[in-house]
Amino acid sequence: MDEQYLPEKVEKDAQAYWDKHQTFKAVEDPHREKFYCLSMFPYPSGKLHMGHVRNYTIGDVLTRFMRMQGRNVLQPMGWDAFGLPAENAAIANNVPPAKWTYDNIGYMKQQLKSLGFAIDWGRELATCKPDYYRWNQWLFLRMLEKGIAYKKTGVVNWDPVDQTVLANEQVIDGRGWRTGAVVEKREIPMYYLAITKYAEELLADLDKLPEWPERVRTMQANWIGKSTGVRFAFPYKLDDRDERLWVFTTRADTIMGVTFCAVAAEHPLATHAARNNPKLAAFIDECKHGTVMEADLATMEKKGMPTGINVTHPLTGEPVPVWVGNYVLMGYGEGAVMAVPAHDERDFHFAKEYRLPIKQVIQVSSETFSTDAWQEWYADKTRGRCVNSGMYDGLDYTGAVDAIAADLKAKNLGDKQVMWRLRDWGISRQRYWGCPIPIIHCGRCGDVPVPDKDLPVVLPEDCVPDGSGNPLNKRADFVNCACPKCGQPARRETDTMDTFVDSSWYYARYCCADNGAAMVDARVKYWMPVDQYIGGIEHAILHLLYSRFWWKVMRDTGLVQGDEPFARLLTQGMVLNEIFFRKPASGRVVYYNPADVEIRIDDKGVRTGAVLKSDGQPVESSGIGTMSKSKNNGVDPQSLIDQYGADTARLFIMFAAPPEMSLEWSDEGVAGANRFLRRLWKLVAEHVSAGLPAKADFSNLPPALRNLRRQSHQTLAKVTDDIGRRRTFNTVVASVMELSNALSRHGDASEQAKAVRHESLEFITLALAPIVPHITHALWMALGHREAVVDARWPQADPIALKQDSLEIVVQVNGKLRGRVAVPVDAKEDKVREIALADEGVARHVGGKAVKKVIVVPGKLVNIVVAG
RNA sequence: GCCGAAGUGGUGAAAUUGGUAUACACGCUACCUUGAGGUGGUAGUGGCGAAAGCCGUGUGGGUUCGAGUCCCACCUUCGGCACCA
Repeated sequence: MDEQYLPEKVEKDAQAYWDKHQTFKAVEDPHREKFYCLSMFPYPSGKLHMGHVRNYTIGDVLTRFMRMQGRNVLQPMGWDAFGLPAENAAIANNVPPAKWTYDNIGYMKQQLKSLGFAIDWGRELATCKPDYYRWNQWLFLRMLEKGIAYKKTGVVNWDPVDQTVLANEQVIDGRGWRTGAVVEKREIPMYYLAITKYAEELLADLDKLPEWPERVRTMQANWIGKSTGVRFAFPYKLDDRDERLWVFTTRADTIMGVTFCAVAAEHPLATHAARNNPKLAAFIDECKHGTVMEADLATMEKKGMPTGINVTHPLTGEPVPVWVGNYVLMGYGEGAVMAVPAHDERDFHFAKEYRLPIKQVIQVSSETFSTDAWQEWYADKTRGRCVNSGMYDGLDYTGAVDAIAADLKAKNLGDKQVMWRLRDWGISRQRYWGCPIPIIHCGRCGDVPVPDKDLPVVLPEDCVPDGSGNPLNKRADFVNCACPKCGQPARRETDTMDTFVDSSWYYARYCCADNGAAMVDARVKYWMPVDQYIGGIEHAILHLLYSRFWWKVMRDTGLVQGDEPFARLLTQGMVLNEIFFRKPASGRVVYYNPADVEIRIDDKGVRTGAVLKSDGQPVESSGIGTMSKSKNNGVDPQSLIDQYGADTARLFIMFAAPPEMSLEWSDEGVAGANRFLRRLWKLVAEHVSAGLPAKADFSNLPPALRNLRRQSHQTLAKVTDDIGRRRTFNTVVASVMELSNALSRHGDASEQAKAVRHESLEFITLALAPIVPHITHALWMALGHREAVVDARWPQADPIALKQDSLEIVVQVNGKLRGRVAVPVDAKEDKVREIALADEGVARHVGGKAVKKVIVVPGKLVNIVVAG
């Protein structure tokens, strides 16, 4: 064994061993319990970032741990390879997205290998390859047959200068990122997937996911947003025709307080009213400015304009004016709302702004209503009763909703209805670098699905986008085709699919990535569901919801079994770093990488300032943020691996924070992690050089060695629980460090001590094996083993070693810590109380006062409550 | 705006079921060691106080023998909001 820890050599050796023995090749074996550990696959953006390293290290630790527990593990890897950044790179560098993507994959794959992840590379896939995305197309066609996929218009961001559709990300402060033109909303035809047909099941099945974080289930439930309300109509006449303005409300109890209605700018009623009203037409036009982003719509100034059209209140028969409101969404509900200013905060402010009447119809006793200012209770449906509502006066929320719904139903003007916040999934993208939608447009036959035998519709890989629309439109060889039905010349659809489609089923494809004849096969039944899925919290809603939906569609198509694809979910936190900048008197803010900044501290270690290393002048800090190019605060994992090795990188990331929390970067922390590995190496090297112990006999240990051995086994028990159940890897590292510190302090050179130390070092090596697999590979061999640590079994703590004779109990007086006493492990409550009260320090604090109560918590503490 | 989290020493954090607040690590201080280049080691390190002791987990209330943990209100920061992935 080398005296010094040489990470480069150690890591090369271990990786060569795994390669040679094909250690991570996963083979289906019905006789063994499987463990499918999946990390979210990376987008091949160029090089790995720290978030990737964190994600895949967490997955790797669990994979290796489960492997040592005897499970048949699968940890695959692939590439989420379609997407916008490839097109941006194409525009910037004039390279085809395909070449850029494949180059990045090559580089990042080599980086992943250098980190020593236990990946079965035989199952690698890339979503931009036809053998993958043909099955997107194939299942899309099945969805068309089932009526789950359908076509309708949708609203997109439109750049009027580039004449192109913009992603939300490409809109900056309401303007196109390249042209600076004010973005407009535009309606275009698109394909949708009817995820709302699965809304009920997607909501209910959250209960089948007890191993998902509570917050993710809550967010999904709120996103799906089931609400029961009343859908009803305001009748009106239009050119002597009888029409109805339909609305939906969850507050039908306030229907008698309706003083106006508001419709979206795109609503047919608005369009009709604008025909002879230039001012209204101009307003509707103005509403088209801006983006389709929900956050923008929710925070913008609420504006409106009357249409001049009145509708009739369905219960009172009174005329109700209709307004156009820029805050009403055409895509949600009916594109029209009833407005009750007295009991809806947004309506209240709108009515004040435009001097519309406010009519109170709910009263909470003991409160006073005033139109001067909004008060919380106006919208409180739990405490209010109806007033000024005729026959509904005195009813509470449910009573009023029931009565009003019944009356509307009797008039054939409405009824109760379940409403979802969830909207159908628009998958059409007017972009090149994605999976082609398999449709052919024929002048005679309309939209014709591409027959299965013609799949895949292959995307040409040599296009170079220039930012002005989809280059596929200019590719005659792609666009021009024959109609599959009538054989006449036709046009191929050039829209591609949302990349969320690609990532909605890749987990299933890993099970059978080599199958060229079918989307999935029997191997999926063995591996699925994923036992542990790991990825960023930012995917808590969209990706996970789409995947759950897609899986259910596959199930209903007879392709797979089971209701949910991911049994257990771990959402990792973000990786953060400090942000340094200078703001010159004129010009733009300049950001400096933390590696180029020196922190100044005083002699207590408290920070006094920061200067740039190159010029010694101060820089400002704007706190901590996620690592990003724009803030120039990224740390390149490669430099870390080059400097310290993969194990140090892995150890620091696992140690710095629990996986679900955000992780703050620290160069000193990395150095500390490396220091620990060097100390551990030295500890083992010294132990080994003294000669390995003979067969261990632990039956007659002196107390000091018994205590040390107990600590070893306690550590093992804790570490097993921390990885296996709690998934808190930071505390795993901490307790192993504690044990290693205890070993260093023990100078005993006896044969017995050697044996205890040997056992402890084996535990430490095994416990760390999932986290730092390379160094432990070397240490395990040095400790005298023939088999590799990766194939070793996870040990079990020995109950005899764990046994203790006495316990330390904390004694409190009035809740304050006043003493510690030792009690026998089997002492009864009375005995514990007696020992506690007899303690000298405790007696001093009781000070002869009357003892009112004594609380004994077995094995923990005694609290003596005294008077005064 | 809406939905979901987080906030504990100088710093990252620990405290698992309401029961010893600050484990482990970083930083800092002192001393020792080594011929300076990611040295190694020993001791100390929440605040105030001479001490006894008191105070202390974002802020303000509350429940409890006992609250970092539970309840109410608020502040700040972060994630998501349907075309970034």
